[in-house]
Amino acid sequence: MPEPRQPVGAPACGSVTLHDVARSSGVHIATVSRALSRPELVNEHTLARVLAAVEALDYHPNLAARRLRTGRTATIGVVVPDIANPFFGAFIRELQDALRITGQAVVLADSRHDAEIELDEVAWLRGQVDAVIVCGSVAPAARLRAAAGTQPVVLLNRQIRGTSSVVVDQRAVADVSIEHLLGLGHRSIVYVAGPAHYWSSVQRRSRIEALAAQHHLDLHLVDTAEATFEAGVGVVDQLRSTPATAVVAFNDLLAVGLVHGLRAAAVAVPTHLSVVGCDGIDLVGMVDPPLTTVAAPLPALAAAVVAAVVALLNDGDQTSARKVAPTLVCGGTTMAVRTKPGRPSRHG
Amino acid sequence: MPEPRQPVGAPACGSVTLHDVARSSGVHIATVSRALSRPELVNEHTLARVLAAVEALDYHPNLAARRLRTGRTATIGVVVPDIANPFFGAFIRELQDALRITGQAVVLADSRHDAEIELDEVAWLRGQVDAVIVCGSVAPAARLRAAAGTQPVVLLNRQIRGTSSVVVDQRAVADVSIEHLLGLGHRSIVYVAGPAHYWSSVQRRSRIEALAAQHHLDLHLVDTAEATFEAGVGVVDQLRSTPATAVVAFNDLLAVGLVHGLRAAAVAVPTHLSVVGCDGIDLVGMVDPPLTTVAAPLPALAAAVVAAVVALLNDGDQTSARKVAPTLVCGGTTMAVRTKPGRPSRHG
DNA sequence: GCAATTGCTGCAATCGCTTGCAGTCCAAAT
DNA sequence: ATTTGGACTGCAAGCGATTGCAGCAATTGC
Repeated sequence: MPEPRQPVGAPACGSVTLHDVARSSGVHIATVSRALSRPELVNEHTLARVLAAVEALDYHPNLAARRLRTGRTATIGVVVPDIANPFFGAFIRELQDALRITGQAVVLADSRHDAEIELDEVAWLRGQVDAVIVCGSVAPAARLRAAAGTQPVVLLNRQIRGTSSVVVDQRAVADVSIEHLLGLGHRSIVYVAGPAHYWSSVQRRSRIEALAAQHHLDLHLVDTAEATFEAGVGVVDQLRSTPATAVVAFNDLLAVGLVHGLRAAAVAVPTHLSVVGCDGIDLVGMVDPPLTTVAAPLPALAAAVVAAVVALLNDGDQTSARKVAPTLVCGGTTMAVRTKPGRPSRHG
Repeated sequence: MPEPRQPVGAPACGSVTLHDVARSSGVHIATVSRALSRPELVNEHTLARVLAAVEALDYHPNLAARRLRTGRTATIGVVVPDIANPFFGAFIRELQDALRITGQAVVLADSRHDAEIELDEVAWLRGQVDAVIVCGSVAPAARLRAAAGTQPVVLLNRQIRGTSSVVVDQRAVADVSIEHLLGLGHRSIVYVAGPAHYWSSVQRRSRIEALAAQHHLDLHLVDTAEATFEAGVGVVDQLRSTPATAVVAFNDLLAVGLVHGLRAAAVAVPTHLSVVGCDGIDLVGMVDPPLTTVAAPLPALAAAVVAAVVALLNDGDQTSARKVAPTLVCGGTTMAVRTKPGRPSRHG
């Protein structure tokens, strides 16, 4: 029989373990474990003693050990395309609040809008977290579906058949923004799209096209390579080459960039051109005039994501596709069309 | 001798383990382990076989097991006061890049500017991460020091004796902003401070006071309860009750709020009042006029934080206090004083 | 030719926790 | 009085990886 050697490679961590609590309260470690996880199984008196010892020793369970034993990690991974975009910051804050009830921590990864990095991050997170939430995914559907096949994945603002997802209803976003502009008399409209691989931009665009056809609008499309302020500034010239009296931008960052660029080009907003953004980030209230936007209800979004994660983990529900409805936030960048449609002031 | 029972409570995870790789490549698991962590210890030929098997089986080590055995977690915790503040978003992005070389993941916690939550998060992170980075801490120094005594902690933008920290040099921030304004002829200045428990605000304030004394400036102080856009809007009236021709705000969010509120009050910026912010968030370029600000060099900040973490973990260096120098970013919210000092236009 | 060294690999003991099973003890049922 | 059952508690087998030590060749030194 091999005799016990001195402990090898023991971690320096001098933390208190179940053994310490057990010794201190005179019971077996199994009892301590049960006292903490399923108190109804242990005698009231024992329970009290154990809890007292836990308190006295300031015991905190070693999550790594628990994780190894149970396979549950009590953390979820969040992959965002750009954590510097305030939309995702605000979302993550909301998400953490919503996650507080499930007691899960968040590990964060930033894909920088890159499909490869995104997939790498997702793969890396595999086994490290109970589930991963992929926000604004830009990866190919097939590969994403494959990833979702080997680990729990919830998509935010992207839908793929057979994969759990939560989206802001893009059809509603289109409806709300276009109806708002129609109500103001606009008949010639530009949609400044986000990058072509953004699901939400594509969805919105097709709905806007349908609405344009239905209402016989004069619709123009402008593409951008990135949904950023700079990109917004950059497409102002293209915008001015159209006769449109109103613009719907893919997101607020783009919209604010547009307004900025238009001002530089001496095009008055909203007098000569109305602008509608999307997302509802704090920024919309900080610019002048405040941006009219179609806001995503962050708390509802976060709650839906948590619900999707719970459904996925408990019921294995891989196919839930939740939608949340957006709201119009009227700022100061839209107004009733002034000149007759199609002839906005256009001199620099 | 107890006979083996069927595995109990085995996690559903059907992932491939060292055993699988070992079996597949005909060596002992210890050899596989070494092949992956210290390849120089295993025979070249064996190594190749093992690596091939790793590749073929798509083996990924179970981090929880490694963590349990070694005590190292390969993750660091980051506690921020508000992830929705774009400064922290941008910082975290930079930090993750800098952390890529050390291969550490980030778990994120948001304290919502609350000292108790902050300390809770730090305590919770204890043992879960190799180190925790506490950004813009608002907790009492004593309790923070106590926390840093039982786990590796690096402070960002807060200094406490005997605790590792990285700060934007607040003395330099004060110098840069005041010198800029002095150069423009301003002699009557307001400092719109952040909350009184913000280390950086207090530091900056005392340096500004010193400079004011030295240059015989007319210095006014305005306090805020939160360093937000709304708070900035809220103190506009106090600001207007001073004869100042320039304002230094604790951060960009406040500054942008000020500019916004001033516009509403028909005070022209910078014509009647110059405004300087601090942080250098993207927002400064999105407002009109772009905000003049003292920017923190994010990459340098992140690099310094990583260096501090490495020093802390490797050398146990608890006392490093790193400073990074800020830079002035000239926007359009400052200009040479127009009227004689002390008499800005003040009618609403 | 034999001992010492070197180079690899295998053995087995942990890390701290969960949990199925088996025992123990006492009250209630037959 | 014996059985049955219920309420607790203890036992011990792992979860998957790391690593000090030992074993075993092959090589080197004398």
